[in-house]
Amino acid sequence: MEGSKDEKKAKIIQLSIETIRKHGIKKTTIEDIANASGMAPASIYYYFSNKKELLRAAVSTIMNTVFDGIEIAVKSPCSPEEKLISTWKAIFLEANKSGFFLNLDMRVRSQLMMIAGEIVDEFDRRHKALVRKILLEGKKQGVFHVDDIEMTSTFLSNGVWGLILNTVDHGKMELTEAWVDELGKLLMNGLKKR
Amino acid sequence: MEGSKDEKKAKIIQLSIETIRKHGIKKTTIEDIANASGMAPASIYYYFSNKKELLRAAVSTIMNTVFDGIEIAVKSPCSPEEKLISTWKAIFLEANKSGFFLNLDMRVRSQLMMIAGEIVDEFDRRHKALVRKILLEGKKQGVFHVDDIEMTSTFLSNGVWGLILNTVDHGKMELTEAWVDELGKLLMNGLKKR
Amino acid sequence: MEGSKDEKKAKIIQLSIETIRKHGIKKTTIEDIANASGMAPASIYYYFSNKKELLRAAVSTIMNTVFDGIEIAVKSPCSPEEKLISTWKAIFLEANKSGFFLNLDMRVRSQLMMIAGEIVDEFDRRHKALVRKILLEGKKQGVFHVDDIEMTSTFLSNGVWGLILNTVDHGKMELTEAWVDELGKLLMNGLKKR
Amino acid sequence: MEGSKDEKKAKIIQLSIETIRKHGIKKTTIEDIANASGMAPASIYYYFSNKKELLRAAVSTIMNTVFDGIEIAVKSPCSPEEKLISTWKAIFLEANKSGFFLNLDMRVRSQLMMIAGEIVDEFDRRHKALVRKILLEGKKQGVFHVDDIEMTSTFLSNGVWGLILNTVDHGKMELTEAWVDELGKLLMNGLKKR
DNA sequence: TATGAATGAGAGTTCATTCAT
DNA sequence: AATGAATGAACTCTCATTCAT
Repeated sequence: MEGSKDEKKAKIIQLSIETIRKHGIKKTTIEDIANASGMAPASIYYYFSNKKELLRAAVSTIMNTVFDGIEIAVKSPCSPEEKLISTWKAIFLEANKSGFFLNLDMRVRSQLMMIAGEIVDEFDRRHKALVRKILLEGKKQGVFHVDDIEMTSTFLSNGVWGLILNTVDHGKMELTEAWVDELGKLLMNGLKKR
Repeated sequence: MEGSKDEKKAKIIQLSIETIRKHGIKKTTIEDIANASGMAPASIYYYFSNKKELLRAAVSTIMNTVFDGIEIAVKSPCSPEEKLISTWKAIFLEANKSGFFLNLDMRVRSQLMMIAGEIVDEFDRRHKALVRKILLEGKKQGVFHVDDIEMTSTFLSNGVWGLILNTVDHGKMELTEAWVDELGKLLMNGLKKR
Repeated sequence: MEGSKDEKKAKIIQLSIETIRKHGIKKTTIEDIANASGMAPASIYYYFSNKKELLRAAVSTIMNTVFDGIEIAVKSPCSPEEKLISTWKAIFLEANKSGFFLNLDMRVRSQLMMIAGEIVDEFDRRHKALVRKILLEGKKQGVFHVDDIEMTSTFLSNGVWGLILNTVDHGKMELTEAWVDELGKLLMNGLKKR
Repeated sequence: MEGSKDEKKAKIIQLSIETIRKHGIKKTTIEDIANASGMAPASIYYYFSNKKELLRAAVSTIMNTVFDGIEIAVKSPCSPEEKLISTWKAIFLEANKSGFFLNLDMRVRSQLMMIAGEIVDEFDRRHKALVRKILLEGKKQGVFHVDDIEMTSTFLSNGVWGLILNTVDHGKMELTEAWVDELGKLLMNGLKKR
């Protein structure tokens, strides 16, 4: 009753993410997650065979949710410039919408990488591929001036990801759309032909 | 004879950093550090009163070394543009020189923040202050176009730090001066007046 | 089935006290207690969050058991003299009955005070209050000659406690009711009007 | 220079005792004692082959000092009653004079017993022998009424020792000569013929 | 004589994990 | 499907003790 096994798993994953966001991965124990789920620690093992598997599931969920948002944003019919900015906005807007990820700062992200490096890497690869596609599109249209496509797409996917998170991380700047717009302007200027 | 206590401490710090770089902070035990130092675990406590103190000393050492390099670079007589790029170069060049810090990626940096947040924050504060000064100088000279000094200096200090580390972190890009030059060009374009 | 958690806790407490009696507090390790309980050291932490808590629980148990015995003895309808002696008898008779406390000598008591001073102090305060009440009763009835109620009740509660334990402590004297009677006679003579 | 080895040993012993009085035996480390002596921990081992030997030397010193005081007091020409009270007074007066032992409460004494039980026992045996002698003297003179010499001398030596220390221990009563006089009166009454 | 430096042997504690029920 | 209870392995830290100098 009260939901299938998969639904329960999803619930545990979500609660895990919330717990991790609050206390960081290192300090999040199976007991913490169990408490949040209103279960006994041992019960978690009915759904996940060990802690690593649970955490990997959590990371995967986060990344997929975020990436879905990005893809939707990019598919809309607009200029390469707008698409690029959408990429960055989507990261946070989707995150907000899903309830995940907001405040999932550099710190947590880094910890997750140790547990689920391939998942994060896979996300980055897909993200970068999208950005590369946009850059090429902009170059073909003559709006972007790009020497080294490879390097630039790395900057604008993984790099900007780092830039945003590290800035937000320091808590000195409220995360707003306006903020992302400013960042976009700065980088767009750099990309645009003169 | 073989060196004073302080020299030994410095050696342990350096070996700690190397060990941390290899295995991450959480998995770096006093025993690991002791092994790397060719000592018994208990002996580490002769030099540092506990693990936290050792790690904080490590962070402090890293940050000071890096900042010293940055300050020297910035003091040289050159244009604001060059100074800004020097800032970023110095982070890595100095790091290389000192043997610390190369590959001290986002992952480790983030973990360290949990242990020595104030030290990292202090570093960021000083770094940002330097960048702000350079930006103002460039604005006065009419070479930079900056709307929001506060936001932009945050981008260009903490943010670029995140950008660089997160890019390097992924190990898909060799860290070279050429690389930093490219990054500089991109951002400079964004800052310059048209 | 085999008993509730609280019963198991009580069992561990009792075994701890026995272990402490044999080896002293300093030398009683969690491992010793675990061994006595037929458990792994880590399992003790399922019942008590740390060693101090376990020891405090032990002290509390001892003191409550003893005090209950004293109170019952004192409530019986008899002369102040008899009540006073009952006080001292109860300490040991109750202790014997409960299985705790026999041979819980000065040595252990003192060590416990460092860990659970307030508990022991609270016991002494209550004990002294009882004695003071008996002394006043005896004075009113004209059987006791007491100049300084405060000092005398201190002697006859905490002091006699020390006297008894320190004598027993030396192991040169078997603890018997006859022994307590003798002690009572000596002190009664001192108190009585001539 | 600056004193023979034995003088230095005596100095270390004295400083040890002071350190123990302040922090208790359990928490007094060789390092603490070394610090108090202005030496390195390793240097202590030039004078004492291990910690236990040092502590035993300390206990021995304390006990001898105290006992010397008692013997002198008892040798003075006076009544058995006065001698008995002198016994108790001497414990503290001598202790005051020597700088040792004041505040060397039940707690510390008990700890010491674990390390140097025979020394304390030897002290108690001699103390008790003295008391027994005084009791016999008083009985012969017809001033004391004693049924069981053995039991009574145990009470009045070890027991009163416990009584005094345990009362003082609680810190609720200032240790004064008047205090010891009161105690004496109470017990004397109990001993005296009616 | 004195000590800086090192260490082994343990202590308390945490936590992912197991298993009978 | 759930869990109370138990545990091994690992970790940080303490301290008496040693030894080359």
